Amino acid sequence: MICTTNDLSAWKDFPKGLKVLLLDEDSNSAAELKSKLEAMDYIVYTFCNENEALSAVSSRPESFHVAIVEINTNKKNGSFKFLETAKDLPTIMTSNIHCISTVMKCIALGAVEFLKKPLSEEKLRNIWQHVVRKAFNAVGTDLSESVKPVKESLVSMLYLQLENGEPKDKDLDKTQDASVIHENDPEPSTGSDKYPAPSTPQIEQGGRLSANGDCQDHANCSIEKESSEQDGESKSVETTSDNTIAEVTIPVGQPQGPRDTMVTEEADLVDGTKGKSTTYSQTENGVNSKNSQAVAEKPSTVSGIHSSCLNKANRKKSKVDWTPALHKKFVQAVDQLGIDQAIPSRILELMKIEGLTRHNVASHLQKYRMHRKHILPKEDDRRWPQRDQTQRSCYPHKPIIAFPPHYSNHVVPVGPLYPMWGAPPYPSSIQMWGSQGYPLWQPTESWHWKPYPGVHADAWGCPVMPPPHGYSSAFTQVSSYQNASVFHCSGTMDNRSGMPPNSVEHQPAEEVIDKVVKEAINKPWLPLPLGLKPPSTDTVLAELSKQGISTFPPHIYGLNSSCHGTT
DNA sequence: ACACTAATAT
DNA sequence: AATATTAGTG
Repeated sequence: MICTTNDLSAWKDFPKGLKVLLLDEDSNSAAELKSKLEAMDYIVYTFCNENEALSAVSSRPESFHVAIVEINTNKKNGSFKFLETAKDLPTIMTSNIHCISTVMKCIALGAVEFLKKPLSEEKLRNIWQHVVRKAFNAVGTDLSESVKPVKESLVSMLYLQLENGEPKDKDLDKTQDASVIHENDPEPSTGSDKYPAPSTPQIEQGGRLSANGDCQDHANCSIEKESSEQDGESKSVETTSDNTIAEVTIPVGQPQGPRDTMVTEEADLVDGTKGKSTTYSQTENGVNSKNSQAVAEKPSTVSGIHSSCLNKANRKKSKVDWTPALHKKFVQAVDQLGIDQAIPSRILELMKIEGLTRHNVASHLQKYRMHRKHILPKEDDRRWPQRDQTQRSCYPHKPIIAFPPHYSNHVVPVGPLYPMWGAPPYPSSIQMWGSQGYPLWQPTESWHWKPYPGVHADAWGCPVMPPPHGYSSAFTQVSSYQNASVFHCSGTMDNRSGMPPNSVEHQPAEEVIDKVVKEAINKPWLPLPLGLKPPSTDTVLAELSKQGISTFPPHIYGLNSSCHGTT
């Protein structure tokens, strides 16, 4: 039975009542399976040979939503026959045998999934998704536009009713739907029930994003390689921020993982207009990216459906989504290079994001600089010396106060910064600093670009002025230095900017700060320069940890009694 | 060829 | 609003 989205949206306790055709010639195994399925409130019709099953399907197709077919060495052909014949029915194969060629063949013949026995409840529980998928696919191809809202509402239902099916415009027409849905969908798609069976392994890969657990840190970003106007092939990549590249194509059937990927794509519509669809967005643990945040409180369970059902594949042009994680990478790259050397191409290299283009980076850099230029001087516009001329991009920025995106109270020593919070908003930043991830409490929408009201720092500028080697995160301590007479301490101070070396109340040149801070960080055993008070160890450790340094030389701990041993 | 900025387009 | 793109400049 071809389930339509209408059916689904009207389906009360979906997926309860899902009608499952079970074809298994081994009555024991069939019975066992049946009871498991029934435990989930599925309705099971058991058959022990394909002919019976097929005749049932043809005579009363409405009686089955999905089929589970056991395939074994003896009766492969029967199973294949079923597959070939019952193309309208999403069919899941299951078997003890697991040789790739058999799996392949099943998939090629239109099976929606191949599950290895034994079939756990977990494996069985979600078989309904194939029904849903099929319904969606059908929407794209052969249903009228009026279906759109239905689809929406269905989606919303699936999303844990978070989003109410406000009909999103009709301009997303079938063409788009269709194209969005197929492409590298491993499943046979196409509403009209013809399963264009994937015949090659390549085809089978790819639609699912996934992998999980591994990403302890950043989000990934799918990016498309820019290409000439409308056709150039584009490449979609998914990368982890740990400088590792994860392939986008992942074997079928894996569950979604806590990644964070987003791509915005545009699809050409029939009428020539363009429609935009935000592709997928997964969250990394707890860190919500826009979409997922909008989707549900429980992104972990829902986002998968969300993303994979709605839109995958079909890429054309895409925008880079500068997720916090990606941005962080960017910032770190800028850091590492030093502000002076931070030019698009180098940043690009450092970021190691496959598919990211220099243009992307340049664009982002432009924005980044603008941001700094505009935000920073605001609160502290004292004559910021144009730094040395070798570099034209000497945008005025306040080098020293660079806030990590967490607005840690540690970092903000100045003035009445939290008008709305009498006290620092967050108890201790250690925990979140400890993990590379972004804290849950972070207002994801805004952290990125906008500082909290009252906070005069630049959210953008996570670590901004890193020492060329060593860690980039001097900022934590720096802020406490900023009013101190730091500069004279650095023998190598850069005076080209015209900054009086001893000017106590003025900000030092960036290099100076760098040096001093680096010095302080790298040689904690040395006395701090005059006027410096030691940063709290907490801050230091937290920051180091944030930077991925989890082991510290013992002496660090001795530095400051306030160490809580957070590592 | 690249980087930068500003303006503009999507 | 965030990015991309483009144009002009160095």
